[in-house]
Amino acid sequence: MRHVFDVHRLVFRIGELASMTQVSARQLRYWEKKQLIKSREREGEQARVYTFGTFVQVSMIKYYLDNGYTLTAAAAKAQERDSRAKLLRRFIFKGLRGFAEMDGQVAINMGAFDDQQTLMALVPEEGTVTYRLVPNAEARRLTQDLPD
DNA sequence: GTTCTGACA
DNA sequence: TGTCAGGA
Repeated sequence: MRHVFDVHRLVFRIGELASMTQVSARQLRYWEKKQLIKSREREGEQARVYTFGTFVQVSMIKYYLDNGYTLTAAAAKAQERDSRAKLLRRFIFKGLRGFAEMDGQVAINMGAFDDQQTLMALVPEEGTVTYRLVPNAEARRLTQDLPD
């Protein structure tokens, strides 16, 4: 059933994307010419192919457009939001992968604090979460990656 | 049937 | 941005 959740398999043609997002095919082509979005060409085809990521991007631009932003501003807003989402995703991903045990408690490796130290979050079964800075080498030693 | 580029009564 | 032409 994993294949059902593989977003890489979710690709669309311009007509599909247009009806999904309420953005006209004319607009999609125009936005692409203005470098606001991208489409990848299908081998041997001349028809555009859009990824799921582009669907999300177009949806965000459409949203800001409907809320009064100009096309350029809407695209900038969407890009900004996408950047923050990627940061958050990276943070969560690293957090989920970096479990460790410290003082008998579960700790989450929250990534490098600076050049030498790593921020660890100690999460007790109950009560307040506390934080501790440990040398990078120790953090690496304590942290065990979870299987994919 | 769908998509593509270019053009504008 | 819509829409139509003329091809693919």
